[in-house]
Amino acid sequence: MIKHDYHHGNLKEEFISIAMDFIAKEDTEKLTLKVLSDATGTSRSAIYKHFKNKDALIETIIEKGFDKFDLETTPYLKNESKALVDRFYLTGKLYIEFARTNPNLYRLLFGKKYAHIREALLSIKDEDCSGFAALQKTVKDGQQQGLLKKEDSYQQAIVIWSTMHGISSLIIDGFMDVADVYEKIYDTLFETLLTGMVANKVKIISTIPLLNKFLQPAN
Amino acid sequence: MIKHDYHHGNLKEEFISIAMDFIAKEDTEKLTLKVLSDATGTSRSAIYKHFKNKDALIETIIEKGFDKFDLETTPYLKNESKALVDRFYLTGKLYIEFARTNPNLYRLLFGKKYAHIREALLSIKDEDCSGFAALQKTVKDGQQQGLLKKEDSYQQAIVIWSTMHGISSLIIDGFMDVADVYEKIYDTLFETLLTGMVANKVKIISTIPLLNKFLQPAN
DNA sequence: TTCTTATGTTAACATTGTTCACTTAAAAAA
DNA sequence: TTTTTTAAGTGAACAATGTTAACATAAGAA
Repeated sequence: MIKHDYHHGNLKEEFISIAMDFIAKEDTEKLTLKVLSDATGTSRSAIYKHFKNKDALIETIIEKGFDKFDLETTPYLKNESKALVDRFYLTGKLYIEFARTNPNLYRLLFGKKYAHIREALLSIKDEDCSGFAALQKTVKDGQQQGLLKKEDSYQQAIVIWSTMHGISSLIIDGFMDVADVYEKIYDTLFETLLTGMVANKVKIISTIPLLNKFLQPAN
Repeated sequence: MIKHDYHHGNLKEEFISIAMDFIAKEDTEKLTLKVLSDATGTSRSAIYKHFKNKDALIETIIEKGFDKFDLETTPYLKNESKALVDRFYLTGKLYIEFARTNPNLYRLLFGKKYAHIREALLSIKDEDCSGFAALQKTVKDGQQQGLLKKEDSYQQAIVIWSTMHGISSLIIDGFMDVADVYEKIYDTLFETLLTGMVANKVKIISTIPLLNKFLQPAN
C-alpha cells in the first residue's frame, strides 16, 4: 500500500500485474476492485480510467493467460525434433502441470463463467496460433507417420484434449486426495489413451521408458 | 409472486424446490435471495428462519443434486443383467446426458466453488452409495470377467471418470460448436477408452452395434 | 386463557461494482 | 511564458447483495 504521486505513471500495467499475481494465489472470485485499489494505493474508482469495467480487466487477464498457457504447454507440440509419442506424452504432462500450478487461472481460461469473453477473444485471434490447432496438427502428423489410427483428426484431438481437461479438472477441483500420485495416474491415463489411438503393429522408439515398454511388448 | 398468509406452512420445502427449478434453467450465481423471496412472496430475510445462510441452502441443493445424479446415471452400473461393455457404454452416455441436461447443477456438484460443501457431505454419507464406488465395483467385475486389464481398479475408474468428466465439461462450458454431434464424439471417445482398457483376445457379445463391431473385428 | 416458540417482517449494515461531478497536473497551444 | 486542453486521479453517492437485529404474528403447549 504505497502512496504514489497523484499521477501514477503506469497504473494500468500495475493493475494487470497485481491481478495476475493475485490469481496466481487466490481464486478470481476474490479479486475485488478494493484489492486492486489497496494494492496500488489509489481510490476505488481509479481503475475506471483504464478499463471500461471489471470485466474488461478480466478480459485482459484472460488474454495474457492464454498467451502464458500456449507458451508453457505447446513447446513439444511445435518441436519436431523429438519422437511423436514423446511429444504427446510430454505435452500432456505440461498441460496437467499448468493446471496444477495455475489452478485459478486454468479455471478462468477454461471455465464457464467468462466463456463469452473467451469466445470473443478466440474469434478475433488467429486460430492457427491456438493450442488446440497445434494439437490437431500434431494428430495429423501422427496419422501420416502411421502412429495413430486414420480417423477424423478433429475428433481425435477432442478426445485427447477432453482426457487431459478431465483429469486436470478433477485434480484442481478437489477430487484427488493429496496422497494420490499424479504422475502415476497420468501414466495410466496416457497409456490407456495411446493404446486406444495407436494404429496396429507400429513400432516406435521413445526415450521415455514407459512408452517403449508398452509399445514394444516382449511377445 | 403469490401473497400467502403470514405463516406459510412449508416455506423451507418451497425454497428448495424453487432453487432447484431455478438452477435447472439459470446459473447458480444468479440465484439470489431476492429471487427466492419474490418467488415465495416473502421478505428477503425469511429464508434465515429455515437456513443458517445461503450456503446452507446450497448445501441442501447439492445433497439433492447428488441424489438425482446417482439416480439418473448409475442404473446400468447396478443392473447386472446386461453385458458389461454395454453397461459401461450406456452409463457414460447417461453421464454426459446428465451434464448436458443439467449443466448448472453439474457445475454445482463437480465444480470448485462449493467443493468444501461437497466434501463435507461425502465424508458423512456412506461412500458405498456414491456413483464412483459403483463405477469402481463395476471395473473390478470387468477385471474378473476378463474384459478389462487387471490393473489398479481405482486408477482405472479414475481414468474412466476423468474421461467422461472432461468431455462433459467441454460440452457444457462452451467448447463445442452446436453443430458438433455429441453422439459421434462420445462413440469415438468410448471406443478409444475401451480399446485402451480391454484385455487382449477377449470376445464379448454386445447388443450395441458399435461395440460388437470393434470388439470382434473381421480378421 | 396465557405463555412460549416458531415463523414471519422491517430496518439497517458492510461489501460489491459502478457512475458522476470534481480536482489535479501534464502536455499542447497560444 | 502563459493559457488551454486533456488525461488521470478523488470522493460521494447509487443499487444490489448477503446478513443481522429488533420487532410482530400466530400456532400450539401449559
